[in-house]
Amino acid sequence: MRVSLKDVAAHAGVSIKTVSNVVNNFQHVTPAMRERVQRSIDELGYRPNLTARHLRAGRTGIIALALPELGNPYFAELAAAVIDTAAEHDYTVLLDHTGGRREQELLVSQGFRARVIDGLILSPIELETEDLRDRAGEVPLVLLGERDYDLPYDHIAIDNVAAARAAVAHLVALGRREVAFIGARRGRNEPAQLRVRGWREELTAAGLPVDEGLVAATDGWGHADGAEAMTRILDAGRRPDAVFAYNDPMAIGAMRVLHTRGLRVPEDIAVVGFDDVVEGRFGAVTLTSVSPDKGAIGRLAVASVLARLGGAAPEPQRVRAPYRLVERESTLGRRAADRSPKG
Amino acid sequence: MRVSLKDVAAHAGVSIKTVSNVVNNFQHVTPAMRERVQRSIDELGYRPNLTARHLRAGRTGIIALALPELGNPYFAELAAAVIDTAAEHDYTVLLDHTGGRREQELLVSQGFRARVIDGLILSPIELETEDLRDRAGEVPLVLLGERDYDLPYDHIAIDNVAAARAAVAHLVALGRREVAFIGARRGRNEPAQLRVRGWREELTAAGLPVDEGLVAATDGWGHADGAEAMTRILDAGRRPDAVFAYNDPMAIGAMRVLHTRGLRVPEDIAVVGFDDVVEGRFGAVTLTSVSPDKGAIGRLAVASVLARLGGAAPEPQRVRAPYRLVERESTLGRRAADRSPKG
DNA sequence: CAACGGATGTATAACGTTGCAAAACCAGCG
DNA sequence: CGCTGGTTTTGCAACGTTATACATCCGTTG
Repeated sequence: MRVSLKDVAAHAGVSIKTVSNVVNNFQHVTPAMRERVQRSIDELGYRPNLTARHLRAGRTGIIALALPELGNPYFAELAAAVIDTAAEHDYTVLLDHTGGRREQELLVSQGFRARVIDGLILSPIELETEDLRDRAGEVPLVLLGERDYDLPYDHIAIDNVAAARAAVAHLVALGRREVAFIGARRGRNEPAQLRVRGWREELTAAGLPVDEGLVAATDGWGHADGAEAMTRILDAGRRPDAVFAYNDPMAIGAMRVLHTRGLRVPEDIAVVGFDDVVEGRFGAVTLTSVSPDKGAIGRLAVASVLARLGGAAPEPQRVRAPYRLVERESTLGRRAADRSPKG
Repeated sequence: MRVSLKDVAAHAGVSIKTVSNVVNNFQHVTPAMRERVQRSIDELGYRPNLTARHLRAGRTGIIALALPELGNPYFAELAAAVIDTAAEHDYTVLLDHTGGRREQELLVSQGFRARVIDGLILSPIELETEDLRDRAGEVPLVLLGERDYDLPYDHIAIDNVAAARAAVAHLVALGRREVAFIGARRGRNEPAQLRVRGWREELTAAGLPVDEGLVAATDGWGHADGAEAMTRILDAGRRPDAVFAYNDPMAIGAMRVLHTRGLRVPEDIAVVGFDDVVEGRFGAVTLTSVSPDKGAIGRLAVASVLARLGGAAPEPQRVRAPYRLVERESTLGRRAADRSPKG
């Protein structure tokens, strides 16, 4: 059985509270007493019971981070940033994995899965506005990612429309005229459309036709989905001279297909991805990508949760995280301006 | 303030225990009473306080999974398997991130970081045997991965020596004679050497010289480390005809360097990785890799922790998880036998 | 030397839940 | 109508911790 304050107190011949005082480094404990109690603590191997402490104090020191895919290195890198930042504030992160399924996201947002937490950072895919409306009595929530909700929660994301426009503008500046978009979400009324919108807006601004036949919807966001979408476009007889993918894995999947079809990147088709995952820097053709500042997003998310932890309720805000466009071999050619937003 | 059993009891005009009985679906509650209490529960929006429940029950329903790198998709995929299996048993997984640093691993193994857990699954990198010897009063521990300890804990891993031998044997069967090893761990007395040992044993068995100059040590296990190691080998004037890398990211990093140096894979140099991450299937040259059954490992790990949860202490065991060698373009050539172990 | 007051240690009551044992209730039966 | 035996409901204690209020100690001071 585990050692409790009571055991230590009995062993040291003092009251429970005195042991507690030593454990918590309270003032008004004589050095002699402190040492005596500490000796018992060490001897018995006492360790505080967090559950009990939480019951008393009303907090656990755990915040949950719910992500759609751990397999996507973007989320893995983001998670690492969140975990490290939280650790600096003596918080532990409980990572949850929704698979981007609405049911799972719902469970998480309502606290049914991760049940012993002080706050929640959620990156939703499928969740609708009304799903989040009624979470009375729940812990503070911070939202991440492309989905846009009209709800009183902090939301941390880069400006997806602007970032997508920067990517397309870069392709246009290279002289590309037919830019495909890979990775529109299939089967949603209001899918994660900000990047498609950016694509559309920038093409329009450049005076180029917006060809919806060059938008390929997919079910998922992995390599295979990108490959499948690229295959579909090519098999439809289309030969765009550039591809903008929803994320890097999809871009890499698309490049694989282009390679097997004998199309050269960037000579025949330029490719831009999104997220700047490390994998994109080590292919045979390195990948140009929109690079959100994952460290900043992680730090902002943790700060945001912590800010409303003590019952404090600051005004909800949309935070725009920094990003930049990193140019690599997949769009090599005439130099285009690097579009960086203000930090 | 949150609604407690007491509030519901007062509202419904019954005792606290009766409300508890309704909440827990106990028998011996009349339908009328059940409905009346349920009405109060709904009206007040009562939700059980898990912390209190845990304090009472002595368990939290959380198991921790501590991994060295979330950014490596191998671990991400493994984590997904663990999370899903745990969820089936009504357990939540708290993911921890050690970065492969001894200090962090020590904290985790001694329960200082994730302190509200019922059990721990740990994939250690730096931890030594003696570090794990004294964890009296700690929660059940299951070890994963290549490190081998002589300790009374369950250990779940594939047979790393045999798997490495299979990889090297495959290269030898292709007629390769100079097989480099990339990713021996730098700066450790007894590093994760099982794969190096397999490499050594198989070369010896094949009657080939074991050239330690073809073993490249690295600090980490990422793309960049693989690239750096490959560069080092080439810059030393060596021209092996095959490379066996500690894991897939390193193999891919190495292939990038080979590509930039104008060396063709597999014609000039064949490459085999380890872990079979999805990324390896979508490069310009797809990657042959040792493919551990991540789903099985995850399931075995969870089962192992759960088995010793109730205080039960089954005999500690080494569990060999299944794996196979998946051949792809990076070793295309003369066909070699597929070495699969018994499942 | 009695009274005072700051420093130090202690007893008790929570936090919200559930297991246990006992109490209250309700037929049915002699 | 009281007793029996079963069902339903209740009261209390306990899980391990900390906040609060109180008790004790001891050196100073008038």
